[in-house]
Amino acid sequence: MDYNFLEIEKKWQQWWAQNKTYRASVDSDKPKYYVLDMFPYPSGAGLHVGHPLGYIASDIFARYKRLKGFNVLHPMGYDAFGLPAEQYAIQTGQHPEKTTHDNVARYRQQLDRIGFSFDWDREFRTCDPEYYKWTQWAFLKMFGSWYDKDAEKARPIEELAAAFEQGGSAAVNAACSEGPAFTAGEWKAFSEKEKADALMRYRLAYQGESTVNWCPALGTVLANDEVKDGFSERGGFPVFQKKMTQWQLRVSAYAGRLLDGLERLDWTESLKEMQRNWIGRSEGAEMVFQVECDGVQHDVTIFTTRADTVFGVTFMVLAPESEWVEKLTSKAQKAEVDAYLEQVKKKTERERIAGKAVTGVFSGSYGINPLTGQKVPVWIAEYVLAGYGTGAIMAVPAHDSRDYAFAKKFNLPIIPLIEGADVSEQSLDAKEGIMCNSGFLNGLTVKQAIPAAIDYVEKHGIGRRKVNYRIRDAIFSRQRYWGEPFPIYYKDGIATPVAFEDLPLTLPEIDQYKPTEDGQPPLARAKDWTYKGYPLEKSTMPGFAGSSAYYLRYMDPHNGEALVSKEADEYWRNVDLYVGGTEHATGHLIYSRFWNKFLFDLGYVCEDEPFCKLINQGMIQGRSNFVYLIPGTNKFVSAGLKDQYETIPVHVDVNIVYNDKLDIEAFRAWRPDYKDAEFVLEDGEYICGWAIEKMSKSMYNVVNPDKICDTYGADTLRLYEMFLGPIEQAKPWDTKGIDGVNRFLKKFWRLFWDREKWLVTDEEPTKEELKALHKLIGKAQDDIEHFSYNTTISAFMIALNELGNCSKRAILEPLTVVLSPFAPHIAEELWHQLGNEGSVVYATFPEYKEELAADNTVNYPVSFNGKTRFFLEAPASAAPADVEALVRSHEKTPQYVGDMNIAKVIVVPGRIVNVVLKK
RNA sequence: GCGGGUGUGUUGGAAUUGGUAGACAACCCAGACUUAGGAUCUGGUGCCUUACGGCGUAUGGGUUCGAGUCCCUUCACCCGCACCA
Repeated sequence: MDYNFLEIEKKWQQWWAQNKTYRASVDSDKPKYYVLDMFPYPSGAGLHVGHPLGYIASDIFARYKRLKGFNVLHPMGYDAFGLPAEQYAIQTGQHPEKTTHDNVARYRQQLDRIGFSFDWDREFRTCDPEYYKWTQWAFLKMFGSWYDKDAEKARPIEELAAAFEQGGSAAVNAACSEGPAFTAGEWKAFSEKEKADALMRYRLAYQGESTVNWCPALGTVLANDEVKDGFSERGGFPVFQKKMTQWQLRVSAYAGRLLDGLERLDWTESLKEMQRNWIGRSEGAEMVFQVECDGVQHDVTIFTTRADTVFGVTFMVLAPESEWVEKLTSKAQKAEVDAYLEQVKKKTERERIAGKAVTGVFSGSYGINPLTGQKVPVWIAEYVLAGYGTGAIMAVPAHDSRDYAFAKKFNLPIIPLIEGADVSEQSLDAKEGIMCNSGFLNGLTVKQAIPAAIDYVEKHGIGRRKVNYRIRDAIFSRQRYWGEPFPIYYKDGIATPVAFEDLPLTLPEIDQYKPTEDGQPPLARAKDWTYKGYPLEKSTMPGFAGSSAYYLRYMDPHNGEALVSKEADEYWRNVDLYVGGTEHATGHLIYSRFWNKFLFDLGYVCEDEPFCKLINQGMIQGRSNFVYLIPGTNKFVSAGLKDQYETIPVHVDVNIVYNDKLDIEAFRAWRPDYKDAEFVLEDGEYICGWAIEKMSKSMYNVVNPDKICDTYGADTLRLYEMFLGPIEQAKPWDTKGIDGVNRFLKKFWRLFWDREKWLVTDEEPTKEELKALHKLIGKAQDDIEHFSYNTTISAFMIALNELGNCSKRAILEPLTVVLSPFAPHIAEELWHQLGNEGSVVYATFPEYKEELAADNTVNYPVSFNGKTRFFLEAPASAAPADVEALVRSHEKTPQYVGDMNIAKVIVVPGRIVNVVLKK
């Protein structure tokens, strides 16, 4: 019987499904291990070979952990709400649910062919009402909570209302939006609406006005991580800054904890660094500048990390979107300022970033430097951001390059504050040097001056120490149809939660999926989008809502009473190994951590961090092939000869190219206009050119895993994807080389079968055979723990070479078990052929015996002053002194060297001998 | 500009963490078996040299008995962030 992978793979996939081989249950006898993949968004294009890379890696680990005696949770599902299905729906009128359903079916079919050990009983989609009920529930919990900065945790909003009753807004130290302070008396006198408005500023899920990314082409707002270089990540449409009232999540309240939590996580340094940058902690000070505008005094607070440079302030700058702009624009300047604001408003985010042009306008008002009493002009300029700090800065052109550029452009004075600083050409931004022109700070180094200045400012009541974070609250509403509806209705204008018993609040049917003519979200088209007679919220939640707590739901996916039961949560706790791409570094991975920490604060989950270890699989790029067309003809030149002709490269489908050789017949059949193509061949063959590009349809370089499964089998695909190189590295897909791993499987098969004959014997293995086996077990165990699967596979090939055609059960049985995580189908077949009843999944990983793997002799390279002269065979057990004696007496140790000329002999046991000669 | 990373044969990549560089594969070459081969098996394959031998891990230097690995210089490429005050 030959290795018939098609038959074997089909057979065992069915068997696994029928027997529910991979079902996980709460089983407290065994230690748990939770392996999770970032679940896919099922796009219409289906899977290409790049997608399963991470799934294969995690599947190998899950299978390995099972063999090691762990109770493994390894689920899969779909992130099913999202823009592409909605865009498709707008174009075709097809319900996104239908598209999603079809795409999921296709994905499932493709995934099933690869032989993953997912527990499919736990599958769900984020668009299932039974699932999004818990997304809505979590939102309501956030709506009903505030963040206590003293206790550093979220608490129920009722406690806050009680505190206001007692002592007004001063009674708590809470994370909140800007707004007026109030006393207990004022609170009590508030109307219902005023109370609601006040509380809204404290809620963790709140409605508030802020500058948002508005994407007119998509008709929706976007979160910061959904905008790349001023364009929407999905679709690539321009994005504008706009002030709007939106639902938001107070992620910023958790900034400190999100940052500190990183220390305890086993993630790559680069990913942690990305999150650190995104959270963007900076220590500095807030300072109050008095500003006079048309005779009226205002206190304007600014944030700075360079309190030491306050003596060099020569002007102040407001962000165009800052609330101060209106109050600080003088009557005389109003026309000019308005013109400027209008001009800024028209620019896209992209233009603001790209256009490095220095722009600004004088507001007409003047501020007073609180330390020097000097009067400085207040400007408005787009280089200051409304969303960071206070939206107002003190400008120190001598020591900040942006302020410097601005001062140069508008002819503002520049005062150097550091001894010897030459600021005639550029500013000196570095935090080093000795202070001058700075009153009481003179003579201090910059590093001393910063705290000294802050101390001074605090003592004189001009300002205070302040830690600022760059991370903003997440904009949580989207003006779209295909997302979770907000369980919020408006009772007399007050946002009120839908009762828990009425969740899930399901999406209404509508006839068209685009926004209404007057710019309302699609849900405005629903016939009766009300609750208890009051209007419901019309926007829906963003994509990340559904993916923020899905890993918790897998622990207990069918629970109708809770997101996850206490029992399941306390058993599975959190994800031990999470595998996915880096593209989620500042999106999903931040939101999930935030969401989890929030649920942790409220006592719904027992771990404060969701993902212990995280591996980022590298992207698989495409390897495109080209043919070279002579323009104006139908003649193609082989790559080696193309320089002799005028040619243009044309992408050719990689599926009709083998090892860069074009299948000419297939090419002629590929497209009608190539039917009569002619070729200039080299050595009778047409050789294609190639390039590494993104894997995409338009480049004809998409390799479908189904095709690989058809021609080589799923086991070969799995093995090959892992053999390609380290998991975390980006690498091009190149089918060349897949024969190597395929040959390996065939060879492995032939150890058991010779055409019709079963070869396995019960003979005792020899020492050499045991050595080869145990070397492999040791190496495999080590490498798998470190996710170095490519070297594990190499070790397998070596073992096979060393074993020759050994067909002894005592060797083949453990070998099969070790292979099973990588190539589960062939392993399962052979495991049963060896006479085992249950699945190989329930086998135990063979015990590594070092003594069996060890060599009993060692071949020492002997070097003289670092140059290897000969090899010395010595017993492995020999002490360094014995080895040294052997070297000194060895016939190949040159006569002239002798004992007199040897300075010392260095013996590294089992490694090397170096004889150091006297100079 | 700031931060992180990488540089090894024709190619993908190994190297027990400072100890025989190029494992294991792909490609290519030769041979065997074959009607045939995108099947199987055997051998060869870093570079220079007929050989002896020499040279080789982006570059130049350093530490060491010994460096792909550690330190410094330069160069190249990749990724992330970027008016964050």
